[in-house]
Amino acid sequence: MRPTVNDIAREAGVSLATVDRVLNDRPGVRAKTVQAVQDAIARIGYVRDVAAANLARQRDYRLAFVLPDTDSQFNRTLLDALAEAHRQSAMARTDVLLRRFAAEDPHALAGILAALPGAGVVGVALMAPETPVIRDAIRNLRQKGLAVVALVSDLPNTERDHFVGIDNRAAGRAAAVLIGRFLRPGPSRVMVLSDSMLLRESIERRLGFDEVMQGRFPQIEVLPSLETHGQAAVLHRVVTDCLAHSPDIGGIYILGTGQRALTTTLQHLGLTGRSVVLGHELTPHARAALLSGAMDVVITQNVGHLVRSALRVLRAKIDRVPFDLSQEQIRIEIVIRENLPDSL
Amino acid sequence: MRPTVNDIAREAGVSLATVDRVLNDRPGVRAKTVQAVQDAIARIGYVRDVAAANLARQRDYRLAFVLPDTDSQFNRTLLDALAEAHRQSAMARTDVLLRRFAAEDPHALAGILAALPGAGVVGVALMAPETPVIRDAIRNLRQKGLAVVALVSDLPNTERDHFVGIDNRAAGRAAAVLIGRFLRPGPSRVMVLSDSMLLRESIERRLGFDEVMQGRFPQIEVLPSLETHGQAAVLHRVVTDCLAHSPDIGGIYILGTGQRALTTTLQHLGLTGRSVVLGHELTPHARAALLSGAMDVVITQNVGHLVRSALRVLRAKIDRVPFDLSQEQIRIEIVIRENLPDSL
DNA sequence: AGTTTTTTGAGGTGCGTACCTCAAAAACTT
DNA sequence: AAGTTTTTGAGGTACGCACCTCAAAAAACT
Repeated sequence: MRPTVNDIAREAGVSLATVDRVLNDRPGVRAKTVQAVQDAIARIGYVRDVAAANLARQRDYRLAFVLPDTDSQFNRTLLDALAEAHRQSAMARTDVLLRRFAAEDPHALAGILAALPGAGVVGVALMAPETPVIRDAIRNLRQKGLAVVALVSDLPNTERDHFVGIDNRAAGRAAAVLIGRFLRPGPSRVMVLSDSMLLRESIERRLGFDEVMQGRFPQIEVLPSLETHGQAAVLHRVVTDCLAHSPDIGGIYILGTGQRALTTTLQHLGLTGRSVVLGHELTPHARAALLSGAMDVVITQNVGHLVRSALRVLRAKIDRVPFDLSQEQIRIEIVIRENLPDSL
Repeated sequence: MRPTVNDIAREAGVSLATVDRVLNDRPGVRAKTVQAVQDAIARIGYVRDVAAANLARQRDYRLAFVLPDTDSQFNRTLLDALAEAHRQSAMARTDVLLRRFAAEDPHALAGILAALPGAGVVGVALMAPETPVIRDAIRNLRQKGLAVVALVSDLPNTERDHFVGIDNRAAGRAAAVLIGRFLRPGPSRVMVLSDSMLLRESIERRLGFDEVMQGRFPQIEVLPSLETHGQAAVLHRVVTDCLAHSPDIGGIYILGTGQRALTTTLQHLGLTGRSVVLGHELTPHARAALLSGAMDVVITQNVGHLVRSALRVLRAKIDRVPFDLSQEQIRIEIVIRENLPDSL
């Protein structure tokens, strides 16, 4: 039988009320008594029944996901996963709010964040670039007792509780190894496409990529990143240009969005399947591209895990319960046609 | 506010007792009344609060993991993951029993399974080869109302509720693509090592492997499987032999256990790093081998996910609650040095 | 010593559900 | 219509915990 609060009281020789005061940090207990209760807890191995506690507390975890309003495929799958998690969590007294902000407006974002405590939100998962304004906003949230996790894109210099996402530098290294080994031996060139080299993820992926390419595949020449600014037309132009000047491109590494634009451009040029193509994030289009052979490898993070991990971590932080770090580590998944999962 | 049982009663115009009878499949309710209650439930969108239900039920999910007593690394990490899940689930009123059976004795296994209902077990995760005796044992468990999931190794012709594990044929295909593309172009030969070609997993992996090798890499010759029977000495001998006869082995695919024996054998022969080496299951030794370059790729399933998925599915089956199939799909993970996770 | 302040105890209620009992009502029998 | 069976209702207790009140005890002050 699991020990209960009553067992603590008996073991510590105090009343239930005192145990309750200690357990819930209520004032009016002498330090000595607190210690006695905590000793008793340790002795009998009491673990709070979180389910019962939340039931009694009438607690509905009010959590918020704050995401940019970009209309990328990745964002869409993220929203899908969130909706799914939301449906599932109808059973777990969790209420998930979604807040979207204009991607280029850090002040609007700060406003949204500032409004969360007033809305009764006790935990926030945030996907946003790090700016001074955001740093302050996060500090404020933490001071008001909210749990804050960074999602997908880390906010390392803020007071966020946790980061839910992958090590993008390692992802870039993995990309380099795969392209390097898939290319036939001998000199060749690799094209790198990115939305903008200002984004933290792009920079980190590129760093990891170059690291391995220089160290392990010196015969491969990596061209400077071509920036697409998320626009299909720009991508089409720069890729066409680049291939015109250097037709011997053996590999294409697409750091960010634009997979669809890339594969259609290659198809236009009749070059599908000619180079090793590696991209990030397993979107529906990436799935199709893997199946058709238009792409060779996708490096991805499981969006469902991402969302569920964020939810678990937030709940754990709010309950002040430790969590299993190794379970919350998001894997860098390598996906080829052969290990493509059935869904998502 | 979430609707409760009381809301159902009001909405359906019946008493709480009747609602309770319907919700918990208790007898003594007219079909018409059952329908009225279910309509009310649908109308107000009631979802049972599983936490409160379990609290009231005083239910401790008594689950059993039934595993072979083999002392392989995979088994050991599985046990570790189980222990970890067990510690975590101290909070979730779940009691996990572990039963191990002599790997070669299906009757002992049947005995263990038969004893579970008497021990109050309501759910079983089973990792065992499929035999007629086991099929019967599983049918009996199901008839007694236990939930049964197959773990790692499927039992497709039994009445198990669910299979928690990967598609090994797809894993074999992925192995073939990786070895095929990592090898330099042109003819070469691949050695395949397996414990015994009688195990379902080995057969399926080999099937998938051959499928891709024949179709996509016809210039690569795949040698017949060398059986090691899980013994390091045997492996050492057959590998040494094989390499003596065909020194031009470009790739080695190790279907089952024996990674350590293989890498030490290769080291002995001074051939470390000469061929592309791919194995299954990310054991501590496989980690080390990836880091040192003694192995190139590992195809694995996340053992932590495996265990947690089995637990979630069992709980869902017992609660008669639907579960998110896509969440419970175990991924075929491709691991190279660069995306090696920090832990496990 | 008496007085004030702090600490503790005893007891209660409610969260949403399960499960029980007993009597009343309704639906079938013959 | 009277009896029998089935169905329903009203009410209670319990689960483990949070949170509340009020009085009693203990400790800290004059």
